[in-house]
Amino acid sequence: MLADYEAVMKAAGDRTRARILKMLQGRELCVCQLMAVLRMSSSTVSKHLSILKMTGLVQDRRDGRWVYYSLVSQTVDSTTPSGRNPYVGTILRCLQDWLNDDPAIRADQQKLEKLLATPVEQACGPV
Amino acid sequence: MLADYEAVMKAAGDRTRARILKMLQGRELCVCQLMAVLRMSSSTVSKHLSILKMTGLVQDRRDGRWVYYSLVSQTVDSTTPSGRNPYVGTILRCLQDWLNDDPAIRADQQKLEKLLATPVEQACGPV
DNA sequence: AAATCATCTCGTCATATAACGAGATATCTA
DNA sequence: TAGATATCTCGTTATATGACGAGATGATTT
Repeated sequence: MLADYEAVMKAAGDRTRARILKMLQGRELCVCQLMAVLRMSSSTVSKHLSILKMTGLVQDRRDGRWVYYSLVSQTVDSTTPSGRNPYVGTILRCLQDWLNDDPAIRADQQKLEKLLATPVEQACGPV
Repeated sequence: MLADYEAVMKAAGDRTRARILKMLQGRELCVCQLMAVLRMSSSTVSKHLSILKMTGLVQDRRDGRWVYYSLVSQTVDSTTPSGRNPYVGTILRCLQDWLNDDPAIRADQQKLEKLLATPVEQACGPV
């Protein structure tokens, strides 16, 4: 449906959300970790994540006080939930290859690696 | 680059521009033909086309008083012009498969076929 | 050259979107 | 239970976007 298509393209087409999707490749992250790298307020990051979630690009899971976000699982047969957005899989697969040598994305990855060197309990305060 | 990515996703992610891109599959069309199917003003259609062109998704060619738009040629080696947007090809290829059974897109195709039955000289007035 | 036609550009308006802070909610810790 | 922490929701503000009409531009026809 056009509406599904539009939703995915707009959700993934925003600069900040693209950065989030790239950071989520291969790992799950909590909101505070994303905040630290993006240097944006919790409300802003939360809003972006809710858009990505509503579109079906990411999923979340609560662990104590943290909510972890991850890319939606890419099952080969698209028979996952009943009404999965049919464009999600393709776009996520594209993003795997895309933007890997973009300077901003690279910078995010670097910050992220540093951040991931320490456990969440400590990491979620300073950079 | 993130900017190129964003540009393509936003250009292709708009409902009206998606309709245009789907109509351009396999044929070139002039602005007035698109106007007739979309039922939108010339200024609106022209603006959408200029966005698609700037992004590199479509190209134009003037023939007399008509300007014909077509999807940018999908050369396999992406060595076409120097600075081609690297995301254009993939998205256009995706769109080939996507939206084919969307009701709005189908309706556009039907209107278009009727329109194409008559030459441009006549067709560009009524529906 | 004047009239006509197709398209583009510009300014305007209404709506959508992104960012934020303040406050609500949920969970853990003391 | 009280306090601290992480996240979410809501309202506000600034900017971006889509649609339009009016007028400019470029080409054809008379």
